[in-house]
Amino acid sequence: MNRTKPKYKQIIDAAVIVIAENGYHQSQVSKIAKQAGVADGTIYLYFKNKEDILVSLFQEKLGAFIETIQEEINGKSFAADKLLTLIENHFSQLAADFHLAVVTQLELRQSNKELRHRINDVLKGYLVVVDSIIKSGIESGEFSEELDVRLARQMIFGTIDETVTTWVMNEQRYDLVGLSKQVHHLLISGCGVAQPVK
Amino acid sequence: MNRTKPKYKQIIDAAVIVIAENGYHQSQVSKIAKQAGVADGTIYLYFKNKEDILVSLFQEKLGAFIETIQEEINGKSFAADKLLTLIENHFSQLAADFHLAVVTQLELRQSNKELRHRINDVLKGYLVVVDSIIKSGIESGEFSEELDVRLARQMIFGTIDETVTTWVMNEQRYDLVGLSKQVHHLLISGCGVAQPVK
Amino acid sequence: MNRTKPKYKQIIDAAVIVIAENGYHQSQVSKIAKQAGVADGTIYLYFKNKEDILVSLFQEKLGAFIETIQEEINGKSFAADKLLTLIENHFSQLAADFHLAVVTQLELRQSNKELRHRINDVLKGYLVVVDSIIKSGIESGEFSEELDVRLARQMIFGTIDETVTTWVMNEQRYDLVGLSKQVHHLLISGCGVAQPVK
Amino acid sequence: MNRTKPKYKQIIDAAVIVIAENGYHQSQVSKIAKQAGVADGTIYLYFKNKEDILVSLFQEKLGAFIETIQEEINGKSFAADKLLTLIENHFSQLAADFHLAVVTQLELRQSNKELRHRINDVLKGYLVVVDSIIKSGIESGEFSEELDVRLARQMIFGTIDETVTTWVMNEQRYDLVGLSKQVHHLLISGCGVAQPVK
DNA sequence: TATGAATGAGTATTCATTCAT
DNA sequence: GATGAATGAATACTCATTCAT
Repeated sequence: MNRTKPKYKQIIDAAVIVIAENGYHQSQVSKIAKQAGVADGTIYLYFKNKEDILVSLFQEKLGAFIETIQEEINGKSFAADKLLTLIENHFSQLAADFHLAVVTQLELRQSNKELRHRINDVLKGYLVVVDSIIKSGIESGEFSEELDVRLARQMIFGTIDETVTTWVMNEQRYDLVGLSKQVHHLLISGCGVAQPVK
Repeated sequence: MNRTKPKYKQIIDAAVIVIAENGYHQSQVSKIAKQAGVADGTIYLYFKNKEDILVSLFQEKLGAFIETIQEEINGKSFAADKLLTLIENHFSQLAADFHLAVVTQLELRQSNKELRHRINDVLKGYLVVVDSIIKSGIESGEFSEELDVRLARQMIFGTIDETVTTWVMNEQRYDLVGLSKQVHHLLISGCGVAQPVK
Repeated sequence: MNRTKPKYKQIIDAAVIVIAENGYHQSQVSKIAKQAGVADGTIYLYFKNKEDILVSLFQEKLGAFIETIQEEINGKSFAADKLLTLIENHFSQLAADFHLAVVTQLELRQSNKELRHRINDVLKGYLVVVDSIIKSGIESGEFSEELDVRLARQMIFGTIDETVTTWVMNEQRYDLVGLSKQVHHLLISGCGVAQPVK
Repeated sequence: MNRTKPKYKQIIDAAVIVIAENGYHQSQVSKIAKQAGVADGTIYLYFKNKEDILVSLFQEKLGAFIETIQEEINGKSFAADKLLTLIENHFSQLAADFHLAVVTQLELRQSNKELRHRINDVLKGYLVVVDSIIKSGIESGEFSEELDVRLARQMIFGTIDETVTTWVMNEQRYDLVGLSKQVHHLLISGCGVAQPVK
């Protein structure tokens, strides 16, 4: 299958670099091909069209991303620990590959509605992990039993995503991973001062 | 000044409709001009270029948006009330103008990096309001004194924004405004079960 | 309407020259635009696409072609005279515009099936004229009353067309118009030696 | 020599099918190779390039075509009989292989000027047969001694060719072979009513 | 002010052909 | 001989912007 051949990954990695450095709209197929060290036409032996490079890129990268997170999470018993692991991993993986961070936080969102929906489908794999953490927290009694899973997921993902995007737009002028514990505490306890259990 | 003339607003309103209905990439200047009932060239008497329409659109709409919110907030004493007011207003204003919601949550984000930075600058006006709520909460003792304002702002904005985007992508199949209280509670108390004050 | 504007004819005339000199497949839109003295984009203000240039070209030219022939024919009483007039006019009009002859006999036929059908529809206007001559000949008793109109039309058009094509492929090395009388005689009397009426 | 090896004919037959079914411009080398059951590169062991497939195809098919006709003609004494034999054979051979008819009447003509000249050279073998019939008719006194051989040939070939093309474009909705006698009569006697020999 | 005809830069994709195996 | 992965040249069309009226 094409997806296992070396040139497939070679082109995807080239795309990440080219898009991060030039922006989505200035990333011509010929530029990606040149960076990958292949001919323009070769791209089309591995991808249906230019859009397909983007969706595949996101699939590949997010797949590895989720796998790494899932493995780490599996070792944790408490939902709170799982959440911290998720945040730390999310932050550290993107901090370790700034090109990828730029692509996922800024460039990939410039796609049209149809492509956006395809990307959203891929993203669902990540949201499933978030949901499973929330549910395990509710079951174990760590999280409020009145929690709406969808809303909680939106808070967790929205907060993490916004934090990374701000960091990227500020050109990584501060330590992202170092924010993990604080973000984790915010998500668990919110802004308010803790109230006594009635 | 141009910004007060009727055609200025006429073109901006036309742009909102055209972009919401056709998507960002299918919203040619000529289409916006037609919708506004002016000639293509007339656009350029009021806007420097196409990008300028978008930034101006966001400025105009967000300006009114913030103004409305600010007025409501001024009547509240508690930070928690202010935050609930912010959320309710944010949700209700976008729920009342779905065209605008589509444009701000989906279409405007398809812009390139440079335009994104200009739009972010405009957005700062909104974030200032969020910051002031957080600070007032910390001062009044309602919010934790250890709160990092930037992170708290990212959680609040990230959560609200993600909630609206999800609602838009689900084609408004549920009541957005009705989620306000739950979202508010999440932001104040987080996912965790409240702990007794030591 | 666009078809009456000067640039419409200007582009069509440019297309005839460019296609005759470079061949259909080497006649890029940019080349036609340059020859017409307009920008590439201007072409698309007058024609839907490249194919549309060809069909319009054929329509315009054949329209004038038929009109000229029809006028001359109207002055003739005998079908035989009408047929001679048709042949002479057909030959002389193409002999007078070799570029057009090359385009109609060679280049226009390189089109795909769909375009070919559109061109054939235009050609029907010419075949109607041929048919009317045949029918008037049958009515007047000049032509055999057993004549199958469709077959006779195919002989007349096939012979004229083949004669012109051969002349074009031989690069006009002989006088085409001078062949009119002989071709006319062939079409009227065939190859055979005239037989006495029984 | 390559031309006698089985794959040579195999590729040509594949080309006829592919071109008839997909049209000239949609008949990629890879498609022909697939139909022939060989690899793309194998095509180039038997043909210089894509054009060469077409010219060879026409040579092979026309060669057999002419041979069949010539054999039948040899048995006839009168030129008129020879002509009828030619027409009947021409029609029946193409009616028996509609794929081939589509290719020769429509698809092969979409070629560029240079290829057209090469195809015309091949066609000369057929025109030689027509010429020989005409000349024998003149010699035997069956045909007018004033006949211009080239013009007569153009009428005969033009009429036959136009008749077949019309039949193909009408998707063989009527019996082509059944037209032979009428076409033959037209070519011998023309449209006019026969005149008494003076 | 307002118009809208004209401009022309910019790019994804196909497919005949090659050549290392 | 046979393969098929890789090549890379080549081109129609769109649309933001201008400027003569």
